[in-house]
Amino acid sequence: MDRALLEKFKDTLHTNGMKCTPARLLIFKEVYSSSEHFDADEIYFRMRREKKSVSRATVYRTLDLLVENGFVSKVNVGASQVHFENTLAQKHHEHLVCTQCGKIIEFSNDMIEKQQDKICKEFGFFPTKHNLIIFGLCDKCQLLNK
Amino acid sequence: MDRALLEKFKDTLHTNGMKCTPARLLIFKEVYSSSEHFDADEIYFRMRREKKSVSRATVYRTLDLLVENGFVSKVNVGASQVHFENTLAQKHHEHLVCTQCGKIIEFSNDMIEKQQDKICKEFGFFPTKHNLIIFGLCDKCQLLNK
DNA sequence: ATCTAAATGAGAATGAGTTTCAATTACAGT
DNA sequence: ACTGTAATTGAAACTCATTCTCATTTAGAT
Repeated sequence: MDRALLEKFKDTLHTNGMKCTPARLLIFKEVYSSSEHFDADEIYFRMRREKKSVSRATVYRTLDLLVENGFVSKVNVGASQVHFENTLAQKHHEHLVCTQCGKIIEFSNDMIEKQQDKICKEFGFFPTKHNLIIFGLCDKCQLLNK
Repeated sequence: MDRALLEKFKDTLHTNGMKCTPARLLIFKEVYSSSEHFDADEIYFRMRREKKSVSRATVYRTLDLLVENGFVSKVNVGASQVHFENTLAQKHHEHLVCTQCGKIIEFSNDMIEKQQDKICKEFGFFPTKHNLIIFGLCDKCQLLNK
């Protein structure tokens, strides 16, 4: 976890008149402690386990704050909870989701991106973000089903 | 609303040992009364208004039944509720969702479909369904924002 | 050190959807 | 047509993820 990044977060808090609280710093560090997807409760319970408890409400509130300021993005993987991932050096990507074992594979494809731009132009639509999920069975689960 | 389709629904009920009840027929007709997207509660309230009340539970249960049997499909448009659309003569399509006014535009694109197949092959992934949403501003909302 | 607006935690509230269960009903077999 | 019974229904309780409320605490400007 990068020192410069933490400073950038502190800056963001400061320039937006928000307080630099222990809870926020702890959540920020937790979020950047791995590059996996996570949901709010995962962060909440991980922090409890590590004796860095903050309330659920604060986890939710801070995640919103991180999303608004571009440190974290929401990822739709078809789950009932909202999933997140930190934006550290991540280039934009889409997901393959195995409906059997839950495995998530990331991919990206320029051709698809270009086609999307083309479509938006056709409809005079100004795109801000997009989301492509392909559901199915990963290699392992296909074998298991035979 | 097509007579043959209703018969097909009745057949499906029959061959699956399910009963052909008034509630199910009313919901089926309601679902096929327009080709718009809808969510469970919309159906529930529309039916109340039309004095064809069925309980919320039955609406949810019947929509599940319709999805399982291919009469209706779930559409993800980034809303907190599950959205549906009937499958009447609809070819597969994706959605542009205006985050300002909620307008939904449907599109389809073969190139994108082909690239997806290619990607799945690369990962040895067997796709069963996919979902592409592009969020942004529709033509009208872009003008309003100026 | 003081003041105050922002942030926090605990728990209540919400919204979408699901489950439970007693009462009703479709329909197969007579 | 009549019966028996398993499927279905409605009402209300419940779940789960998330948001809100509000009294208390605290960061950080002065």
